[in-house]
Amino acid sequence: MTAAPPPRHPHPYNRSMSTRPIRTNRRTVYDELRRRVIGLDFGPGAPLSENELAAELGVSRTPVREALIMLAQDGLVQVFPKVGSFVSRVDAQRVSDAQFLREAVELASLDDIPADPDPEVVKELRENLAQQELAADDLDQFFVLDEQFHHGLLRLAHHEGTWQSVVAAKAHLDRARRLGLHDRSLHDFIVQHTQVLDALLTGGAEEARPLMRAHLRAVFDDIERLRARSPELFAPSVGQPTRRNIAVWE
Amino acid sequence: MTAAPPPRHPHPYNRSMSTRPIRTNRRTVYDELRRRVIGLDFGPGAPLSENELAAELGVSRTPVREALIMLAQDGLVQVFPKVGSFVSRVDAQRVSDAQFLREAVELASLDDIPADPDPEVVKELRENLAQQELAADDLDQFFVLDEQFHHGLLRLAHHEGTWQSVVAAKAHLDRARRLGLHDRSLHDFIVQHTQVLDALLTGGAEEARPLMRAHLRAVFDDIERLRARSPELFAPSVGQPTRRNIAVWE
DNA sequence: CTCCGAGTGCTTGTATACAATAACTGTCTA
DNA sequence: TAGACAGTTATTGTATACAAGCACTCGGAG
Repeated sequence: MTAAPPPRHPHPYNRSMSTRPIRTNRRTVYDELRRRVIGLDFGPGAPLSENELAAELGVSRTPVREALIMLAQDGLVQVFPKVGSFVSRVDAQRVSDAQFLREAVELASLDDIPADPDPEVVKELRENLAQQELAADDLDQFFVLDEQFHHGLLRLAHHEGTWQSVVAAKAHLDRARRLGLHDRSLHDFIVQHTQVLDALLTGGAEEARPLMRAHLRAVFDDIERLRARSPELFAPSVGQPTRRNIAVWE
Repeated sequence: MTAAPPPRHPHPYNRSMSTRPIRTNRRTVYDELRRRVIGLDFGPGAPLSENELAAELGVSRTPVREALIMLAQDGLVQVFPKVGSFVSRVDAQRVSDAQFLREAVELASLDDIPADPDPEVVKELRENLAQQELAADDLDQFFVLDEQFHHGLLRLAHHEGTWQSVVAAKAHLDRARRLGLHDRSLHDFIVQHTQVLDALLTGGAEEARPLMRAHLRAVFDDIERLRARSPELFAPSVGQPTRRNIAVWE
């Protein structure tokens, strides 16, 4: 085996307490593209040209390219070398796996929520639910509040670090949901959220777990129903890509 | 709300069945750097210079830089704009979260393993365990086999898609383990692996779950014991970085 | 009509030049 | 001595030029 030397480096992190949340163009482009992919502004399978995006966003290829690499790691974009980049298909297996991971993590986290949860976070969750009622017609805003709600539950369990994985999985679920959620009422989901929180605060994890499971399953069932109705939206992402047609108009 | 148009793109993916697993320099550099970070060739907090790495690996800054961006998304590297890139600290909270996610996913997956599991995968798992016995002294090889083993269990549950998240979490756990595993015997872990598989095949998920939980907890306990003994290795990654010293010799 | 092959224009991959900035070093000033 | 301040240098961020490769187009051979 390699010696695996235990190196020690003096002080890579230390003084200068000021937080500097520098916003690079790469980050801005990443956030924007991610929003468009999840919001279906860029549909599954849509071709993404680094040059076009760079021109549209007013930057060079470099930050666009780097943002695409990050999105590819999220599984939201597929890059085919020397061929092209495409928005990932909504793959049924991937959606199923995302659901599985989310369910496993969120249900397990309920067990780690202390009996005396952080009142500050609880207050935020209550306010969040109130806002959900007000935003029951706005799909975009609902998804924002939905993320904050589930994120808050993980914070209660002191497992905020897993949120990154959960939100990555949730991205695939949300994209699938949007494919068929145009006219559906969000009221049921909001009621489920309220039930979960109430059960958690009064009866603890034991009471909340079945309700949370039912809620997550309801989301998944929605997707499964859509898949049964419109299977073409869930085309498997097996095949190889082809370049987009070169032919121009004139 | 935005119209959220459901765009349809003709055929971004279709013909040409030949699989082309093109290996780019970016991918090669990513794999190599990831190996070095997890293998502690690059210790926690070590500075990573894009120029130095490019020179050493014989490529330009571009693939190195893109590989660092990918590693940053994995949480193994932290990039401070205009300051420098550093190997992430082994943060106790992050290790704990990784353990939590891994445990939640792997335990939940046991429930989804069919009573009649894929004999091909089972055969691979058996052979894997035999190899583990032979490699009980080679830490590097053990980690490879360990990954294959846990990956195989997820494949049995038909949740291979979650492996990416699990292996990302496992990376942080393994890095912490290596900090204090130099002389420890791996035999216990191999025995636990065998017990889990045997229990799964004879008694199903019910029998396997407590053994799997005990195994994962044993890994985590190892890390916690190390943290109690050498807390300086787990310095929190709060603070800001400083540039590495410019001073040259002459 | 069919097939084949060169040409062409797009794509991403890589290399490189330059810009912006952070932090250290030394000097100057009080 | 202490502190301010400008200079220096290394760092990453960004832009751009070029390389490599794929897929379509189109013309010609049979």
